[in-house]
Amino acid sequence: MYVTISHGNAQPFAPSKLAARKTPLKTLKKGAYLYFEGDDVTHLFIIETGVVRLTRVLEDGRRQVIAFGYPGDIIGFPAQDTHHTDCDALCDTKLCSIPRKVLEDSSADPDLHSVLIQAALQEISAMQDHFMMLGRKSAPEKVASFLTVLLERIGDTSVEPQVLALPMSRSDIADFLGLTTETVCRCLTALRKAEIIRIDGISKVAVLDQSALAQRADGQLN
Amino acid sequence: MYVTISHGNAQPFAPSKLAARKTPLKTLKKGAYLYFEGDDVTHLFIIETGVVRLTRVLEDGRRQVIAFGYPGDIIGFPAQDTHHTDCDALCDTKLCSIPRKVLEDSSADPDLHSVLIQAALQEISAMQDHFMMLGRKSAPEKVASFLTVLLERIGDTSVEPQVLALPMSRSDIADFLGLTTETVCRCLTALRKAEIIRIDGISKVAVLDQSALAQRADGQLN
DNA sequence: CGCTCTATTGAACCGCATCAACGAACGTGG
DNA sequence: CCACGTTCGTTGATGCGGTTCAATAGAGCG
Repeated sequence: MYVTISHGNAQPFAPSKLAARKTPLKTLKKGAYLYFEGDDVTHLFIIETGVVRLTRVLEDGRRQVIAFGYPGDIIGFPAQDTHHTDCDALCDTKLCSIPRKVLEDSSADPDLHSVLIQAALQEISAMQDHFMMLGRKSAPEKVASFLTVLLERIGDTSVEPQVLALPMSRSDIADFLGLTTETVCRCLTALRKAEIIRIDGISKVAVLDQSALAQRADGQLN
Repeated sequence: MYVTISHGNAQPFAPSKLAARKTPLKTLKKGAYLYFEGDDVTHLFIIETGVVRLTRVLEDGRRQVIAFGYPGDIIGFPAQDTHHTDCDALCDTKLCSIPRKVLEDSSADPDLHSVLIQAALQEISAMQDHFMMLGRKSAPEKVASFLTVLLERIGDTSVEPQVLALPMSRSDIADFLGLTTETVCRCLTALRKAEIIRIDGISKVAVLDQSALAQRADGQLN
């Protein structure tokens, strides 16, 4: 599942199930591209480790980050045979590649086919949540939502306070939320000053008060 | 395909193919609901005639129109067994219902199964386009984009100028684009004053200059 | 015909973008 | 290893686009 403002009861797809099939494992260095907008879709990919970024740009340079892909996420669903986003790695990343025909021809590998369909449906649902965030939430709500979703998705519940790694830059977050880097910074600073988060260097955030964060994500205060 | 800012080479799915199967035809009066958020998903639906509206609301009443469904569109894709939007009819509407299991069990009806998967993939692609619009376009660009997409989707190319029916209210358009009704009005008025459109009553717009409209949709001039 | 709801237009405000300056982190070459 | 340059992050000041509030006009319906 992609990083969006979903309500959390989704599970990543067991990598083991795929590892057992010995699907080819692909490695992507930080900054390397997996595909570009317009490329033919030959494979789908399941992320094993690392984080990727899916982006789309307008001619005038405006950019939208469509999604961040985390381990367990399936990326590269085709429409009309070509990729409609660019995809690159935010850190070193390993992926399993799955021939596209598995998605479209259920007889090739019925179990995997069914997993892919479930992933696509999850994706639609998650994107619907993201619409609400992009269209109807304020900047502070967006940033709080982003951290909340990330926490649900990759938070480590065994430690307190929970620490989030942010492999993406501030401008990636901004382009994901429809904001500017300055606004993202200011919203993070506000959360820090309210002692809801602690900022441990550029790419690490500790969540000190998860329920306060969740409240701000839904606009229940400020 | 849903009404989003896609780049137009998608085709609706031939209703004939389904009519031939004599799938049950359901009728929905204007204003009637097809399902609510939280309902169990038992069927998917293909729209034969009419227009439906998919919406989601926050507790505080903020609303996002996720999509408008036009003839040929397939709606009701499940994630985790329940609907995540409300769906109601903007005018009298007829739909074919398809048992959900056709989507998930390819053996029941392989051809239809494959049609549904293609529809879901289209949907993902169209939603990605919509992200760019919600996150990165100005109000005038959003309104121009909306009209442009509607024109590609349902425009009647046999008449000149092309006339668009708008069965949805201004606030539906606003909630689809992440704006207010006032802003939608002002943007429409601006297009009218620029003689790009003509407003023929509340629910009809004639597009006088399609290329000027397309340019504004991409921000190439005011 | 009158009531209600939606659309339109105007005026004022505000949230976020923009512009600008500074600081921190990082990589490179000496 | 340090000096330097470059990129990224943070903070402040200002402006503007779109919201909010308010009033009027128009459409739909009993």
